[in-house]
Amino acid sequence: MALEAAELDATFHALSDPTRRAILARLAQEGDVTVMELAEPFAMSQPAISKHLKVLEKAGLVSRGRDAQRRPVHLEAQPLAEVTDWLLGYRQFWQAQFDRLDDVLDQLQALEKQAGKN
Amino acid sequence: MALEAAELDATFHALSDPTRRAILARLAQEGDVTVMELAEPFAMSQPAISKHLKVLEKAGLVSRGRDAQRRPVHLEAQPLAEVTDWLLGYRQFWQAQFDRLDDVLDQLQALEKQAGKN
DNA sequence: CCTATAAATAACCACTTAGTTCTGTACCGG
DNA sequence: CCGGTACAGAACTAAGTGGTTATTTATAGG
Repeated sequence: MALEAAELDATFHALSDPTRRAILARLAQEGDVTVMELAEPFAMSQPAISKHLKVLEKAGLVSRGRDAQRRPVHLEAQPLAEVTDWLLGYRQFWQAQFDRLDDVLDQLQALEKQAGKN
Repeated sequence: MALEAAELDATFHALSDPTRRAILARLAQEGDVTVMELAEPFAMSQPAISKHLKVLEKAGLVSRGRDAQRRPVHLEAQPLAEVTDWLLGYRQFWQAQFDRLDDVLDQLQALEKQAGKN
C-alpha cells in the first residue's frame, strides 16, 4: 500500500504507450485474453506483444494464467487505483485553476453584455 | 479536449519520472519557481533540470514565464485532469475487483469464526 | 561598456526501449 | 511419438532517455 516512487514509475511508464493502453482497454471489456488473440489486431509481431505484456506485468497491471499452452492475460486494476489516488492529490489544484478560468469567462461574458449595451 | 493518444503518451511519460513528479509537487505547494531554485534540492545539474522541464512543457504540465533573466515555471494542471479522467474510466473495474476481495475476506472471517467454535 | 547571473543549447555518453527475426520450449492431439 | 500450436527467449538494430560538461544567449546593474 506504500505508493512508492518505483511503483509510480513503473505504472506511469506502462501507461505511456498506446499499444499497452489498448491492451488494458481490451482486457477491461473482454476479460482474459490469450497472447495470440491480443496480438491479432495489432500490426505487430507476437514477441513484441509479449514484451509489452512483460512491462505491464512488472507494473502489476496484468497477471498471467495457465491454460494448456496458452497464458491468458488478466487485468489487475489495483495499480490504476493507486496512480489515480496520486493524481487526485492534485485535484484541488486543477479545480482552482478551472474556477479561475470560470471567473475569467464570467468577466468576459459580463464585458460582452456591457459592450452590447453601447 | 480530444484526449488524444499522443497527449496521454506525453503526460504519462512525463509523470513516469520521480524527479519530474517532485518538480510538480514543489510547484503545487510553492507556486512559480525559477530553474535555479528548482535545481538546488536535486543532486543534478541545471541543464538536467532544464531537460526535465522541457519534457513537462511538451506534455503541457508546466508553462514558462519571463522575469528578467529568470524563466519562472508555472504548473498547468489541466493535463492531470485529463489523465485522471482517463483513469477513472477504469474505476468501475477496480471497484469490482475490490468488492470481490471484500467478499473473500468476509468469507475468510466467517470460516475463522466457524473454526473458533470447534 | 563590462561583468555577473539565469537559463538554454550543443555535443557527448551509457543505458533503455520498441521493434524485428530466428530459435527454443512446453503442451495438446491424432 | 510426432506434428502443430502458443508462447518465451536471444540477438540484433534504430531511436529515445537521462545524465554530464562546456558554450552561448539574454538580461540586469555598477
